[in-house]
Amino acid sequence: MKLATYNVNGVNGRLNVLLRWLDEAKPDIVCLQELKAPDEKFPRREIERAGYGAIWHGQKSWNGVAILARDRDLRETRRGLPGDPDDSHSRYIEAAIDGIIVGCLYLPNGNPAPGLKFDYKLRWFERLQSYAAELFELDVPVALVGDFNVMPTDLDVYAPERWRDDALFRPEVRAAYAELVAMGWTDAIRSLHPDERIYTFWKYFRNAFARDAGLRIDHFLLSPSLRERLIAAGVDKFARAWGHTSDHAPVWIDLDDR
DNA sequence: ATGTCACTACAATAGTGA
Repeated sequence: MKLATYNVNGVNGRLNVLLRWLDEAKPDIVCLQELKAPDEKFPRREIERAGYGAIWHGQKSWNGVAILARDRDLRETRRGLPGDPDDSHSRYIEAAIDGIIVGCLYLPNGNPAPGLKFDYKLRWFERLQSYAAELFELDVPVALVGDFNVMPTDLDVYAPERWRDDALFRPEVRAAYAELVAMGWTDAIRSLHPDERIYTFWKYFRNAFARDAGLRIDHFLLSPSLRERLIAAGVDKFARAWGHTSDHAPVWIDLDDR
């Protein structure tokens, strides 16, 4: 079973890119981030025509997350991360699919740092840690998937020194990610490719993709029982090379069918 | 500091978030 994540950077503006990638990559489950569309403008018909059922949590202009599934029941188990009833951003949606809990998340960017946005990012990360601990206790297969907006280590940044003060790489944020992983989660991509430079995002600026000046910020965290089923992982860089494409590439893992 | 996108609105350019 192929589980993928894709920050589409506008689900309507990039609809052709998304549909082309679905057709070529044929993932079974997809977590989408940055829909940048309210619920009523989610392109449900086009996605259904491509063979996918979907749940989504949209918002005007910014954020927005969705989960797609092909030939599988998709039962929504949560929308919105617990811990702050005043949080109005659409950044978390979760479903039970094929006996797996899939949590699709879009962690705040947090720039500029320091500042209110960075504080919000750290608070959001704390809430994610608390909720992830709850999920972990359930002892069921769980995948926390999406755009975490954090590069875990120097190996995940083309030029670490230039990113030290950025909200995606500051020590507090890397520490929060490390604490989360240390609860017992497995960073799927890194576990299969411990020494490889793997990027999932390249800025639009300065020809970053052609120079491979990238960042690894889209991640899969697997609970212990899912980790055992992990077969392969990769980045669909070919989709980042297309015209009018997202600044992220789709990322995927292959899980043994049970 | 720069660069490039998408989306939005007291809309045909300027803001904003990334």
